Amino acid sequence: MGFKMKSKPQVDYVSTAIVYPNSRIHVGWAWECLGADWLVRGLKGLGRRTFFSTGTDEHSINVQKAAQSQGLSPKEYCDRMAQDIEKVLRNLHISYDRFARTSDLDHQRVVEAVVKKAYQKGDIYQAKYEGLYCESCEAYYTQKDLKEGLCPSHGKPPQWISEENYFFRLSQYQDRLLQLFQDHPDFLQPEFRRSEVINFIQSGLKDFSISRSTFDWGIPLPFDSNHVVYVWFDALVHYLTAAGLDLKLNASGQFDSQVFDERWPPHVHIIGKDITRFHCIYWPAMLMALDLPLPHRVFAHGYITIKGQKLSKSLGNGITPDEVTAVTGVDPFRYYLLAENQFAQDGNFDWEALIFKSNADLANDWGNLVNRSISMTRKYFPDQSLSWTGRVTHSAQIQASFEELLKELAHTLDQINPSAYAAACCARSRLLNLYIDQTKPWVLAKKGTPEAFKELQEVLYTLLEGIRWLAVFWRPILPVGMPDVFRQLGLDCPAEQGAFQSLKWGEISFRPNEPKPIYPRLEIQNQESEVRKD
RNA sequence: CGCGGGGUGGAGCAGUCUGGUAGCUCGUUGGGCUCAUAACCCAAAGGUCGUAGGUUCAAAUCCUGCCCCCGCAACCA
Repeated sequence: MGFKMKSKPQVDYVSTAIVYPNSRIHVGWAWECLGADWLVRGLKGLGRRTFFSTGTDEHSINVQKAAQSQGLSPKEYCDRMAQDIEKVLRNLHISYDRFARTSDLDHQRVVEAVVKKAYQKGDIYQAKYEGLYCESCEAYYTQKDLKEGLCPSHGKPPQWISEENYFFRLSQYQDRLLQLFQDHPDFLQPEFRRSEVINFIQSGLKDFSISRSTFDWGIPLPFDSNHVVYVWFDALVHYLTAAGLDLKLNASGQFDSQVFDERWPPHVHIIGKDITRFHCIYWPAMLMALDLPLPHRVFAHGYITIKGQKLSKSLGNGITPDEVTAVTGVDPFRYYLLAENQFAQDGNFDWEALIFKSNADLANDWGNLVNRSISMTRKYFPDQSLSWTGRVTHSAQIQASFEELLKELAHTLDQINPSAYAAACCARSRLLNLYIDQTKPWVLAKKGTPEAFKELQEVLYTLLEGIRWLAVFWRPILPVGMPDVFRQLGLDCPAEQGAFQSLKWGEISFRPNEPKPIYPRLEIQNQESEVRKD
């Protein structure tokens, strides 16, 4: 015994990390949210019920300071920031179900309950914490961290201070954590990060501090109101809140206590690689302490860099998603980040690459395919709707390729590999373009014989049916443009739930509407390549 | 000896775990087509897979040394 790994719950819970609301959100966090959004929409397509949470981590000293500097209370300040962040997410069509804020009331109740439980169990204890502290960094250093006795980032002498803190007995969980990684090798993905974490565990785990008494913007400890809960038992615990643990705790009959059980444990936590340690060591240990099942997976994605440099406030290259989508539109931005970059590794943001990629794959291959196919259908079949009439050409290969595509996509969703997903779809755009060239519908139309007419009908039907399937598959990445494709095809946009699996080749007739380019070609403008300075 | 990632035709990447003719997209050059968003299709040029050695019938792939770039180093995706 030691920890629980429950089998799949009924709902696939996917989370992003929650973000500090003390600055505008940048492309890197948008990437994480887009990855999660793609995954959730894809799982829905496969017929899975899903739950998707994101949110803000508000109880930080930096947030308190930022609020002060604007003459606002922390809560007021966070309300404003959270609103802005949600606006950005909505603009990107991130389909989250819960925007969890650590200042939410249900979260406060969950944190109190959880901390109390760990305390009663003896996993939380009080101790004096002493060490060399740099006030500028707000961080403790050990002797070997220091450069010639000075703080490595500020060059100031640190002070020896001691404070009373509450600690979580992480050290007690060392063996069980090692066991976890041994028994469940896919707990952490990508695989290459695993050894990093295992090494760290083996090097010896220290108990960590879970409270602060030096500031008061936070959730008070239920057994010592002089302290507020600090970072981990606040931020990480929000996953429990988002999943609905509060409803379960309040199981007075009025609440649906099933909600939490349906969602927990999570299908996957999607995080940035920098917080791998906390999600793979602290968090499982905390859940073990709370006797709760562990998440099935943690997926640590890479960083987005600009020209090879890390995004950061100090470098002033924290370009925001809104600045990009205002120029390119939402789908090209989503497509570029998800398709051009490897989610598991560091990625790049580059205006020119975005424009090239969007033009090549969305405007030329895919958008133009839709346009030319619909246009031909309207031209050659102006007065009747187009139905499936059987085979003359090699359309069976096309159909087979699309049926194969569904399997490929399911695999990429399982692997959390959005770029492979996009590549598989792209390959089918090209396949259909090639099919047009090989069958030459315009030649068939000129012949005017009954045989040619039948062949033409088959070719065009195959094209529109392929486009319909692709529009369904593209939607997790391109949620803005695909409903428009359905409109142009003369169809209602289907619900996302179960959409992949309910596709049947040849089941419908088409009467397409006037075609209009979905993704116009983007032009490069000089100023855009300049990175905006904050 | 802190930990990890990366180094593959002009650019961006896949392939490395499970050795066996070096692949994709973009770009370049030439050709084809006319339904289409000057879009689409075909062909060609272009790489001694960072480097030195080792294992093997055979190495981008396994082993060893070295060089270069980039992150992280216990609260900034």
